[in-house]
Amino acid sequence: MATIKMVADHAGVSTATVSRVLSYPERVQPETRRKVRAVIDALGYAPNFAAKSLRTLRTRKIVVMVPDISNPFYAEVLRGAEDAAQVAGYSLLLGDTRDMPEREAQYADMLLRKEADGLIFLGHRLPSSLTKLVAETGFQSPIVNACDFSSELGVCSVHIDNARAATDAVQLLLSMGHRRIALLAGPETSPLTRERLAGVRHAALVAGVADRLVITHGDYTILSGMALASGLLDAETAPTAMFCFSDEMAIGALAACRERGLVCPDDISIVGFDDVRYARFQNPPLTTVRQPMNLIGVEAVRLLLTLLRDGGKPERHWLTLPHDLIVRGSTGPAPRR
Amino acid sequence: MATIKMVADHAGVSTATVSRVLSYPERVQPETRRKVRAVIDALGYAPNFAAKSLRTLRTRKIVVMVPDISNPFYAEVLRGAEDAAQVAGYSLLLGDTRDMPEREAQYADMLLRKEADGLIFLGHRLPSSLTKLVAETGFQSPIVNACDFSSELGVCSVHIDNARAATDAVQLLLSMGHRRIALLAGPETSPLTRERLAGVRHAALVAGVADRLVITHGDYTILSGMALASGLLDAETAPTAMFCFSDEMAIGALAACRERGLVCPDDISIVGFDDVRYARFQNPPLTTVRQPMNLIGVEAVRLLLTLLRDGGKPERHWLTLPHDLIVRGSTGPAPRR
DNA sequence: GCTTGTGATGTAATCGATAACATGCATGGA
DNA sequence: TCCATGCATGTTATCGATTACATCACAAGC
Repeated sequence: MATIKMVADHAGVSTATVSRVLSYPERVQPETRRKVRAVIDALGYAPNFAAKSLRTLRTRKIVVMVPDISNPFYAEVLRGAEDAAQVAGYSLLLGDTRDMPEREAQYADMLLRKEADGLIFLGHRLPSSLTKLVAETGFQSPIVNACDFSSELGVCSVHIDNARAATDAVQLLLSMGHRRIALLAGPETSPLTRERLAGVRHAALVAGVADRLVITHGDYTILSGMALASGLLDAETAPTAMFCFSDEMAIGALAACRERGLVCPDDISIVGFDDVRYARFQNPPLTTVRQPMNLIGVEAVRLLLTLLRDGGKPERHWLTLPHDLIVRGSTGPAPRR
Repeated sequence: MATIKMVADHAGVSTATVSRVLSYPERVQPETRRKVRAVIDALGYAPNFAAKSLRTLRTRKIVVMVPDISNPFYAEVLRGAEDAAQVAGYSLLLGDTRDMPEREAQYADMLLRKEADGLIFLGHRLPSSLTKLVAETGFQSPIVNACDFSSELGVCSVHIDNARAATDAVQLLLSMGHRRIALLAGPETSPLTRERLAGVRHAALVAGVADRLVITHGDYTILSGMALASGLLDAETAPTAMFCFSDEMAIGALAACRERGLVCPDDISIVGFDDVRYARFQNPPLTTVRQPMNLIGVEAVRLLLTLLRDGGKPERHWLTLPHDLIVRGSTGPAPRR
């Protein structure tokens, strides 16, 4: 494989000149430039990344930690992030953590090894190996949380107003006459879940039905949605509406209803969360709270890049993006009993 | 940030000893080892990746190029790849190409810059910057194709028997009495599409209905499935069955049918391809050809790792994995006309 | 007592680029 | 004519690890 020295020798110049041709072409005589370029092409030379990175102390890489890349919500966020990174000359290191702390730690270490310049994480756990770094540099740390934010983390973050979004969804159900509403929420430990539950309770309190809420916790997957919905439907007093904290869980809930011969939305209304692209292709099409998934990824990268531009202090430590309640066919008036 | 020199100084040893403590602990006196480890912990030292990589000429990174990460088929393959890579101590660089040649070229260049040790690509174009490399090293090149294989590429590959899989699907439809079968195929230029079409034609020829096949080409997305299906359904003689080359297109086709008040499978049968996790949660559940998505990713990484172990010649240049026809509710007997 | 072998550790070259600083040459103004 | 200036290019230290080789101490064998 060609090195800068080989190029320099063949072109009869010094390595510095070759380096300049690539980084600051205007500082090199056109004649020399042409000659060097010709050699570069002939040898198929490409600057060694490790050497460059060692010298400049920058990698132009970003680790993105997601709990599960096969979940289209995360995949969409990732896609937005990839777009924004690509434009800025950065590339992404994929960290599919499967929600396992040891994997999270492993990917977080890439920051310490200077294997990447920054880290974006979707999820609520900040690996402990980074707490030292965060303690020292605070909001200046090259770390951005997306979606599942809690102020205790002490890092920048990009998310929607989860409380408000949940309130919106519950208000829709209330306006349709539903009083017995079940929640298929996320993991109890997640700040995001807590935020949404607060929003739900707020709406329910105002309507005076807070004591009739039934709260269950799942892990956002289709299967957990099916299981939770099955439990709820088989209980003595089944809910007339289910608000699921992910579209995947809503898809599982729909399946559970179908299994029992229940017709959605006549017998039961279902609301999802995220608006992944399969939501509107469910039968009936799923009512859901849309999150701007691509934008979340794009803005997370933008925020991180601001932090990376040395001394770059962002205007704000967090960014709240707009959500949108999309009403489709899976919600309807509460059935009379 | 701590360097190996700082650790060495604090521990009162040489840098070589520190390096040995990390790489070959058994070659260091237990006493010294303990002392060095203590300093490492105290300083939070982690070996600089660029320096290590420059010295060893290995990065333990693999670029994975996919046309669209938000497509769950690719996401699942990626997940399998991530798993296998992680176990072997490798990490993945995400290359979402959006099917754009210039992006493919950009990610392929990472190989030349030694930014990654190997490349896995899903798609059928091998970027031209790599043709030189492939010409020189042939099947030894650290490059593996997944899914969309053509022998002209001259690189290793992992895929299912696409011709056979397509034959299986068409035979199912034929056995149910369908004679007017439409195809929602992939891009014409893709070898994978050609393979599957060959399989389709084979089955149709045997049954004597080859001349009644209607072939359309899409890009695997839901929207293109909808558009193609709409065109077919609005034609004078609509098909009684549609075989889609991706589940996404099948989901779009289902939506197009619903729009027109057609009941699947009574009025029309639909077969997908891939068996992404949304397939069985369609209404009706989708009959489809299952590809072992995770396994494809796992085996692609395994094959690549074999190539990377220097001089490692794999037993075979390609690996054919099993597919499976999953019959669900979206297929039924052909309607009498 | 001397040689040889072995194990623990140190010294220093090396990987391949970048960039600060040095050099040398041409130009222009006094 | 001389010197200051600026431009093109070269020289070399540096980034932070790994590792071949050198060194040293000590034990075993003759």
